[in-house]
Amino acid sequence: MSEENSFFIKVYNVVRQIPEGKVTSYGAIAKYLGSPQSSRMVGWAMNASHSLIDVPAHRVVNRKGLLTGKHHFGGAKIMQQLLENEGIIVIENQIQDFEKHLWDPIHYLKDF
DNA sequence: ATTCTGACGTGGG
DNA sequence: CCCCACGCCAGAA
Repeated sequence: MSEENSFFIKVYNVVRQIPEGKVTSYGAIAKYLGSPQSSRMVGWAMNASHSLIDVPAHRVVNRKGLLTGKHHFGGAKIMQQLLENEGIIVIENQIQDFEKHLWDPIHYLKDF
């Protein structure tokens, strides 16, 4: 299995499509990739995406809109700052109007 | 080889 | 709405 076809690479390619000011969830990505029960693997993939500067990992949160991965950004406030830079309001790790900012790949990337 | 641990999600109570 | 138990599966110890 080549690197290009690995699950991790597929995750990165989806994350790269998330527009500025939008967010999605680990589960939504897993479901879109055909493995609805592998949401934890999406989180694992993001953990390994640290060196990939073109993968906006801060736009991926859990299903409630909580910034569960903020501790992996070097600083506890980095993830929130990146999101607020894009116009997203975060209070106590919770994205406000989460559904309004939600970008579900299964809906926007049908042919991807 | 075996066990444990998650940047998760779902279902039941 | 909250809390808990379980399924998931790649890596690390």
